[in-house]
Amino acid sequence: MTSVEEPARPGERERVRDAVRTQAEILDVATQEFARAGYDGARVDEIAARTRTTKRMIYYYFGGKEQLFTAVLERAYGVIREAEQQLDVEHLDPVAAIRRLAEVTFDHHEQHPDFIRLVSIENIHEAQHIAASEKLGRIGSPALDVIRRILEEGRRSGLFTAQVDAVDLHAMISSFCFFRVSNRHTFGALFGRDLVDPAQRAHYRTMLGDMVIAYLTAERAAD
Amino acid sequence: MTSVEEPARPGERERVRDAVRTQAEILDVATQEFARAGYDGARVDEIAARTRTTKRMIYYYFGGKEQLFTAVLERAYGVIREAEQQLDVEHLDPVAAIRRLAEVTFDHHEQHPDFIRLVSIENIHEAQHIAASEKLGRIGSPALDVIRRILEEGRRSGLFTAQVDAVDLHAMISSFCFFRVSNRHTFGALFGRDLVDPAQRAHYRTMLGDMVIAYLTAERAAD
DNA sequence: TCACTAATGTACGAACTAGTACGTTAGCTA
DNA sequence: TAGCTAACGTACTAGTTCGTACATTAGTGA
Repeated sequence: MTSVEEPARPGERERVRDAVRTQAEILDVATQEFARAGYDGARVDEIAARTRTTKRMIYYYFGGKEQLFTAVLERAYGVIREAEQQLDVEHLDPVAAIRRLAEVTFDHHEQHPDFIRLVSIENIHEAQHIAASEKLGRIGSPALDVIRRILEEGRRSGLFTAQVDAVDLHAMISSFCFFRVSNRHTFGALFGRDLVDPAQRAHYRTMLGDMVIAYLTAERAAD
Repeated sequence: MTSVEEPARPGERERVRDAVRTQAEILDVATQEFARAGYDGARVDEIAARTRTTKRMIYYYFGGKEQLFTAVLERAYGVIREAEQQLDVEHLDPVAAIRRLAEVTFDHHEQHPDFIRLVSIENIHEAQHIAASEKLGRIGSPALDVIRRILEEGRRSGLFTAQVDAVDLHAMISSFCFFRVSNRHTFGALFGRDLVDPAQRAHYRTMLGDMVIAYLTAERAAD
């Protein structure tokens, strides 16, 4: 997550009052605290205490706990969007492109466990904050357009047999990546296997790619 | 979830004091309340109010909010275990057996959204209640043994090419089933597609089966 | 039927928690 | 440099929430 450390914006000398920096600092700490404890478990006082400013400022800039959480989600999804816009796989052949896309998705989930937790938390609250956000409604995903084009190309060249839709394929890839991180604690406790064990990382990454490619290229019975 | 209605245990006339019934009623309501609001969002007073008994009894029988949540998880996992023990797929050929197992898993997730929510919530708390439970540590899953035997048979008969482990295959199947339910709200809000739309149920159920079978039967490059 | 205890209800308290009223000041601009 | 306002801090409150002290009774076994 983009964090605001001491030398906020180089060139400008550190001012005592800096609206942009204060807001960013609040968002940083709030992201951690909400991800750690959930919406109801998070404490506004605790967020304020871990900031260089006070609780007063949270209400001044964000209005309240609910809106703060919404702002946290907006920024978190913004980071994902940016990463997905860097996606550069369309110079590859369809099979390699999809595998690469799956791997990038896999890596991204692994690198952002806080984001995964925020999304889990938001689902417990039935996405009410996303619904309340102007920025996030039907935001979609840049990755989706990429998938759409690769699927198109793969079907035209006869490599892909499956009649999948881009959104469904995205769901399939995401579900594995997301579950591996989001459910690692219960899964580990019940089955004694750590899905995020670094030693198993390559194994699961390959497994995901194999699964998706096998699905897309399998000869299917007439349906 | 097993709910305790008026004619608790037939044959016995309804007593005013009934320890078994009171505890079961508390667990029923607590399951709903924790699943609805999360651990920190749930209110002990609210649980008590929706019961025929009082808050005093929750502390009398369970000790506290934490232990109540643990008891809720224990019972919820118990229900899953029972269902999995009914699993009867080993008379089928390996391909049909795995597909059937995937379908049963799919159906079970769909039918128990509260359980999915409880598991999501427990993951936010890093499975600390499962860790604290004597009943739940390394409980495993009856389905796992079934998967193990089917995989064995499938490999021996040459139908399955993939070198998967039963636990990993279980993770693969669960991830799709779980994500579809757990993340339906954010996914729906962002992509405008309801993963739990009844009209799409058969579609996703087939998709899961196709995916798993394609993975298990794909001709793999030497690895 | 009597006494004993598991089961239960009432009322309360201490600590917490989101949110705010009120006052102050840094830094920019005219 | 004077004045204005966005940015900020302190101290407080009203309402909530987990947990418990204390009193009571239904049902059971001797």
